Amino acid sequence: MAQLPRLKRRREFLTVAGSGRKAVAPGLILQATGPSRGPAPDAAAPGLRVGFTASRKVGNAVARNRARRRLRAASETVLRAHAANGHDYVVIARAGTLTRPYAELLGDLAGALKRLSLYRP
RNA sequence: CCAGACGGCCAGGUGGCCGCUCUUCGCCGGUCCUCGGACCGGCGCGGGGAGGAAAGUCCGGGCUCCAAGGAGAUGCGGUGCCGGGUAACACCCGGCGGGGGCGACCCCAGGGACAGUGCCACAGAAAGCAAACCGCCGAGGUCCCGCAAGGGACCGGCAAGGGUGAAAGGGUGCGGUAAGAGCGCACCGCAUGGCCGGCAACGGUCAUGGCAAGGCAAACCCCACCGGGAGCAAGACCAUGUAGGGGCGACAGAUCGCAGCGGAAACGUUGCGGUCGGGCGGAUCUCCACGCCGUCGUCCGGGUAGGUCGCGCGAGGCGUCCGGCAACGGGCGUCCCAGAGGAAUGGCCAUCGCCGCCUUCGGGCGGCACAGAACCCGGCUUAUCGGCCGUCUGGCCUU
Repeated sequence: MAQLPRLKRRREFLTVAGSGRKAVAPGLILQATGPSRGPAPDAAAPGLRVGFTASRKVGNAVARNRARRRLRAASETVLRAHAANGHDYVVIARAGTLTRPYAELLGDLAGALKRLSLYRP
């Protein structure tokens, strides 16, 4: 099974951030596009897409890379299984992303989905 | 054994589950097709996949474009003991000189101050030409006192001692002197000349001089040598889109030939062609060579950042032999060893190792540096837990 499709353009990240749906957890921040966003831009592939952000607040380049990799690994398991289709997601790293135990990081992501009412059991 | 100096190396190990990226080969599907294949996508087996600094972007190159090549001058920037290494360097190696350490060793922006200009703050009497604040002297001259010995004042002599300073016109010692002074002498330093050693920087030695010549060139400067600019968002191709622009201003010369027209002719005018010019093009100028052509200046308008290549066989790694004190060079053998593009090189678990804390001595908890390739090499600089190996120095103990 191929990797989840990724957001790649700065414009796409800004669209997700501008839709205003956000959930904060100790290990991460989750943003998602709204449900009433009209028809999907690519109707042939209406699945979910995901992007990752690690700002300089997380640390130097090594720390940012490691945070992004942990979030990517967590998203592959949680979002693939439980995230609602037809939305774009952006996962933002925080200072706690590096020190949070991995099991709790998975829980943070699942809890954030539930709070945005995008959890798919 | 302790303390230390120098050089080299490693950068936590192993196993399991799940992934990413590039790729040899095989299979499947699609497109093109000169039916041999090429390209695209998917799957499978196998292989590769961050660093010693990948960092800072401080030097030196390769490569690419700028049409861009030569000579000279000017300007700007850089380098600066000598010899060697190298593609090259501001790097490296070996020397020299100076300084530090008992020593192994370490450090040094190390050309020129009689080519010129300039500066030397504060303090101090005086800062580059000599000068005399506190002082020292009373030999010489004049005067005074005294019978005399002698004493005193002034003219004056001195720069040893004190004091200021980063620096005060060699240092130490002896002689000398009224006190002093290279005034004389010895040693050291310095300068000049000769000889010897060395490729050289430089060193040694002898003679002479008798101290004059201060420092700053990371002040301008002088001398020698080196250097065109911009950078992989370089640049090339494909696709798509837009445009092969528009406005305003200035200038479009001279001469010759031919032809047409006007003219009696001189000549005027139009066209074509030639020559000389003109303008633009490197940091500037001159000359040569070359390219472009209505030129120059200014303002306005419009569009794009998708894909492929560049993009890794290289001043390459490892081993070995030879030359060299060494940096390094040469021969032979062997290996192919990251190539992303919101950006792969990982996520999680277990266990071992090391460190710290706690402990009921079973163990438990936490941590494991600095740090992430982006066109590629050679250096420099900076950051860095811990450990290993080798050579050497100074001590202590034992024999």
